[in-house]
Amino acid sequence: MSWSSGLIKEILNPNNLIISSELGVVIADKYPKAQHHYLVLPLADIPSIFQLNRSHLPLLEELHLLARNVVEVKGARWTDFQVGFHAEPSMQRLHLHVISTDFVSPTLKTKKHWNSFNTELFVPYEKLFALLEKENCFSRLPKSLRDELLNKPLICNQCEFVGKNLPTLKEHLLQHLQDPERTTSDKMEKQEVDEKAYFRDELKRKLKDKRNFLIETDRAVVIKADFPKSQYHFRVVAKEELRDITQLTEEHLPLLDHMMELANQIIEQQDHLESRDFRIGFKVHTFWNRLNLHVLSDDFYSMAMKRPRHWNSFHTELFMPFQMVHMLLSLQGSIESISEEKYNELRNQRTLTCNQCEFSTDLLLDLKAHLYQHWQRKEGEREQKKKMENIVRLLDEAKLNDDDHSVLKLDDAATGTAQPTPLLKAEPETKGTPTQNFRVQIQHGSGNDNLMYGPPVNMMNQLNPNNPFRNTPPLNINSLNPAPQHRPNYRARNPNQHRMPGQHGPRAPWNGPRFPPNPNWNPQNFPQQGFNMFAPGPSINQQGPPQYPYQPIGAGGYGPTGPPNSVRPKWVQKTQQKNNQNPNNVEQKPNLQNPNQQIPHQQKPPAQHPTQYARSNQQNRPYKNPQNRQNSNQNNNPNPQNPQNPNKQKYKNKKPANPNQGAQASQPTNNAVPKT
DNA sequence: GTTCTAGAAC
DNA sequence: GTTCTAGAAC
Repeated sequence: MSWSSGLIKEILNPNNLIISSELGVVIADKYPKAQHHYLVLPLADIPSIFQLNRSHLPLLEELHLLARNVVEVKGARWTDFQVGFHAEPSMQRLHLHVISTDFVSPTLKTKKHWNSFNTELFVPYEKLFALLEKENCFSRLPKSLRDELLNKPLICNQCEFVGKNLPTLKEHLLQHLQDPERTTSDKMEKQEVDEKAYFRDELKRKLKDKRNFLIETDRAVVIKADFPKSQYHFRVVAKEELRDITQLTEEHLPLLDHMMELANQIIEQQDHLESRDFRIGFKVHTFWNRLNLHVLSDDFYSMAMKRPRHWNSFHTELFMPFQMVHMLLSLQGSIESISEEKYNELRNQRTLTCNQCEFSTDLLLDLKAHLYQHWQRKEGEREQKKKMENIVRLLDEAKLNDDDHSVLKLDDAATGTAQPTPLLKAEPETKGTPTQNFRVQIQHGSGNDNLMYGPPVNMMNQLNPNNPFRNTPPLNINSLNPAPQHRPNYRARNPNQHRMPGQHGPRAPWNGPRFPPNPNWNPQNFPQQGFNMFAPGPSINQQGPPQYPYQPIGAGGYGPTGPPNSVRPKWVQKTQQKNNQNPNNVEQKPNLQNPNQQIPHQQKPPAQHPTQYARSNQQNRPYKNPQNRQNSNQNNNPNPQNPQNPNKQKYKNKKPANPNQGAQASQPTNNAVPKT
């Protein structure tokens, strides 16, 4: 039967190999049954699954590693794949299927195709591994069972749906692929709800840790917003058990007054912006289970502004200014909640209008670039103003004290080297505070200096997670900066890593293998080194898409120098800063308080060519001993000895020109395998 | 493994 | 009439 040796012919052609190692190769399935479908084959001549025994376990690990690598090379998510063998293979040469679970493909044509992947006719890798370990062989299924499995109804692999025939099932599978959110299984939805419920109480938890407090009184505290939507973004959080403004009554008016007082306090504690530059108000429909008053600067220039709904939550009726809340409570004694329908309409509103001019757009990224220009202009104006004030002050001093030194100081003022004003002024005691327990936490030398001199919310530091543009390099902005298809810094996501529901895309582990560069990748698609995000962009009213600000990482390490003489928050890096402020710590473990934060990539030399993957070196071989393998099965981490380094690979420098040589290289393993 | 096609199912 | 499946041929 010549057709059944088709795979052996396939792997003899080096052009067919996606990746290879000394022991195995990966090719694409010629008739893929899903969007991704690859076959991992040993170079050793093992006809099928029925010839395997315990001695093959290391080989199987190698094949599994290749499976992981090919998923990574293809830029897909490991969790979207099923990996295993057919219990009833029809092609010669053992082959491990690596197939994405969408099963959307024109070459999926028969019931047999479906059931051979979605019944016990499919033997997952782990199952076979355990079986071989226990029984030292894998036996052919009885014909009756085989026929029964082949004739099973067409049950969807993602929900309860049963197709009346294959075309019906295929149509259904396509819907899953096109609209994964709508068809998310109940289980996933439930999980998501549960996780949200936990985060809803985050503000309550914050109230238990005084280190979070910028200001504390007996009735409320001021904290920084975890996901600041502006350069400065604080929350005044009530200590009382109140969920939101709909629970307020007239009796709470004194509390509101008090919260407003704290809002003013925190605004006064910075002298970068005027108090008129701040917005103070409540979210009408808030996520958090605790009444909190937003105090935020009106630039809305922030990395955390990631979704249109973030914008809309501050720029529609969903945001109620403090005065309005106060007035409604005074007049009618309560505030009605907003209907779910209205809430969804407002939060998903697509037209985003700038809060500072007439500009409007459907695209949040355009708005962000636009806001950046407002911010840049205002920063310039503030700087000019400060400089002028400085000059006037020095002139006054010069009049009083007519000596040469004053002239020198004048020069300093003009070049911006004069002493910077501390950002947050210490206010040891606030005059006339109504509440007895009121105290201001931020004091010189109180151990909170990092809060005082550190920028309150955002800083223009590429390494800082709060930098508005730090994790929005132009990779996703096709219209402005076409991205290379394969991102050279990409690393496969560790399936065990914590991931928020609904968060898309892979989250790379720190030092796993990267996939090698795409030969078609053109480095010119990336912004040039030295691109200055502070260079003056086109004017706001100018036609055409705005230039997206971008600062390459590594140029100077601490971000842009800013417009000449700008007075923006200077960040004094402290070793004791919290994780979400310390770039050296964030990469060690995911920051649960800020799960969306991205972590800077570390550069590592990539492999040279997709086909040049090699098996991992012995030190880092997964499942090196049975104990490790057992642990690893529990947490699905192939390298339990080194959890930071789950998939470390040694890339081969050159691959055999002829795969047969590779087969010979693997001879020892081959010899170790008694053929049956 | 796929392709082809007769005949069942609709 | 068309669509779909299952078995034979490769």
